[in-house]
Amino acid sequence: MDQNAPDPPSRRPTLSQVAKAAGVSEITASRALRGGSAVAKTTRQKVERAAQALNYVPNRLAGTLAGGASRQVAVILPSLSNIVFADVLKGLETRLEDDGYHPILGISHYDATREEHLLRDLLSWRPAGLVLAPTSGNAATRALLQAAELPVVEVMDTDPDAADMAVGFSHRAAGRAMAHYLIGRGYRRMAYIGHDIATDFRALARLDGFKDGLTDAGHILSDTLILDGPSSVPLGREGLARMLARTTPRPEAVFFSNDDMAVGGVFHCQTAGLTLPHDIALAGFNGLSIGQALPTPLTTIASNRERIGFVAADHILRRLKGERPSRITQIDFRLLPGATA
Amino acid sequence: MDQNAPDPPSRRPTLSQVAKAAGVSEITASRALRGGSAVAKTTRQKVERAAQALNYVPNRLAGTLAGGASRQVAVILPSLSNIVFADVLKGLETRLEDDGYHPILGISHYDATREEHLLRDLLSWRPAGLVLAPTSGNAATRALLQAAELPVVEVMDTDPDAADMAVGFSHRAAGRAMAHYLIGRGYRRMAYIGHDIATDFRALARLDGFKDGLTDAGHILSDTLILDGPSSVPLGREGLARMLARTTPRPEAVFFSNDDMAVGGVFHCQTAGLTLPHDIALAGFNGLSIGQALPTPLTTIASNRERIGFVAADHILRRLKGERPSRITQIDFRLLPGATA
DNA sequence: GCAAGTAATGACAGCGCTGTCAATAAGGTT
DNA sequence: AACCTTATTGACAGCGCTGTCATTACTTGC
Repeated sequence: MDQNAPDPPSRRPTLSQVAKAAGVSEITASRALRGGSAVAKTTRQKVERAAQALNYVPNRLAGTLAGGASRQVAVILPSLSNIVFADVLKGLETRLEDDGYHPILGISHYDATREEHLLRDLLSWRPAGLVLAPTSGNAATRALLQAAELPVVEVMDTDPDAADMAVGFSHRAAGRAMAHYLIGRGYRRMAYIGHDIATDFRALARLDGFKDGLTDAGHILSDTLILDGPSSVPLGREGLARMLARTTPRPEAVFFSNDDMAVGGVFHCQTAGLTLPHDIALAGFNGLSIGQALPTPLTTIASNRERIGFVAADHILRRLKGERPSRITQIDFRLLPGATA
Repeated sequence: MDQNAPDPPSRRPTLSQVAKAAGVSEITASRALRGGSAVAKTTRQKVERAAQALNYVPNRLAGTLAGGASRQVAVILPSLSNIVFADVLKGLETRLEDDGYHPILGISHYDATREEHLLRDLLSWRPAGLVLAPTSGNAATRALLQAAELPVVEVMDTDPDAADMAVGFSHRAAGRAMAHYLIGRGYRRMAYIGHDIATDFRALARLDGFKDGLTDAGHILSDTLILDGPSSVPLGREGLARMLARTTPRPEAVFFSNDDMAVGGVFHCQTAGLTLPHDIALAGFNGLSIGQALPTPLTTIASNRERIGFVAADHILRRLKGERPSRITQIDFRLLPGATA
């Protein structure tokens, strides 16, 4: 260590320095800068001026440790490659920011082990709440959540076994709704094309619901193709190409695991000279703007991701104010009849 | 529990409790659980068992306050509606997580005031570093950055005036590259269609570069249409429709502010029966997979967003280890000649 | 003028953890 | 046996802030 370093390398000004500069005690400075409680107007101004002059930035680590509430909310999402979770995050951030809260982010990559690790890690920051789109029914994660003693919202689904609160919709019901719609349109020989389903259990729930819906009407899924890797437009395009190449007669309608995949399917049809929905009908899931801007707007189900995030954040915040928002909150999906099915 | 115990309602176990349970001092427990320094193997195991039994979760607020480094990195992005920034965030998170760091997120919505406010707010958490995609040359923000005394990376651009480090590419050069490419392909009467440019100054820089490129070759931009609101596929579609409706003869080539907008343009052409690139040529920016999966792959410029985020995080981390990564880091863009121009 | 009440301010302790330095135990050397 | 290392552990202080309760200043009523 350098002996004669007189200047502690310009540490950040502390509240105590602000107080000294303003000629008041530390605690008075604290009250002047924070809460509205019992500080004379002139005192407050003195303190504020001092803080400004020193370019004081409060240290919330200390503040939170000393007793305040954290104002950080842990957020764990499975992915950011898909705009879907970015939308959720956007909704979350928007609501949190209103109240001066911030998300601390973790991405689980659809991996339960990673999710659990993230959870521990994020919890160590003592966040005021936790929002997560669970990756699976991981028991260890569940236990941690139960023990965590903080408001928790599980988003994107409405699992009745949610540890605390849930905001989303039933993917099973969504899949079923699409089946009913397509049946109502007269399609019979129906197929499904999906992405790596082992990890995305919500997509799997939609598939199950879709099958249920077909079964309700006495039909069955004529073909299923699951491709490796995360969903994407190219993957959907490849999927439809492969399915049509291997199966005769071709299915009358294809339900894709989501809009990205379905748009890929539409592109394949454009390339292959297939007319939608005459030659083949396609449907997606999510209601992304890209699908709606197609020359033939995509038949799909609109999920209100941003709202899910917003409401989830709102639930956390309300819980922190002592209110008791409902345990399970449905954010309705809506079938968008397009021109592709 | 004992009746008149001072036991507060099940507080989280602290290190001190773990230490007591393990029969060692607090500091020894700390060392056993954290760093590798000088703890006997048996002691470590005792402590680990005690921690496990109590379900101990460390409190990093206390740890950081007491002297550790924060392991949180503040991240400020202008938007999450566009996949572009979600990609950057993904790259950031991926690299940070490797070292046990987490992003605290703020979204500026392209608003300089909000950006400054966020900056103060996030700084109050005493993050170990800061990554931001600046919204403008806000002076107050700049001053805060200069004074912040922590590693700062400005991403998405290579501003030579960056407060500390910058990781990205020159949007001006990208725009110019596209101009040169289109000129080389023989197009002369060229137009530009963009989204709300007042806020997105990087898109503006691309436009400027595009103009420069035209000027280099003795040409000028024949038409410019700027639409209100954030970029999107529908907006691009609307933009091209409006431009073609109002201008005769139609431009030979149109450069869009980004791929979302350009894909909208492609969709308009499909609807209007215009053949690409024979009737009109279109080009975008970003190299999104959606554009590449089109029946006519979009001519565009690939920007490596995820890598930008990754490298930015890496720079922060390396700085924290005492290394000195280069001030300005170019992440090359690459022109993707598609079938639309 | 004095008791009683309210407003404003401060002293003190402590949140949970880690850095520093000292103390002790264990092992090796001559 | 006296001395020196090295390995392991602990005591203490304090990071920057806020909750609690005590103190002081200032009004007001009679």
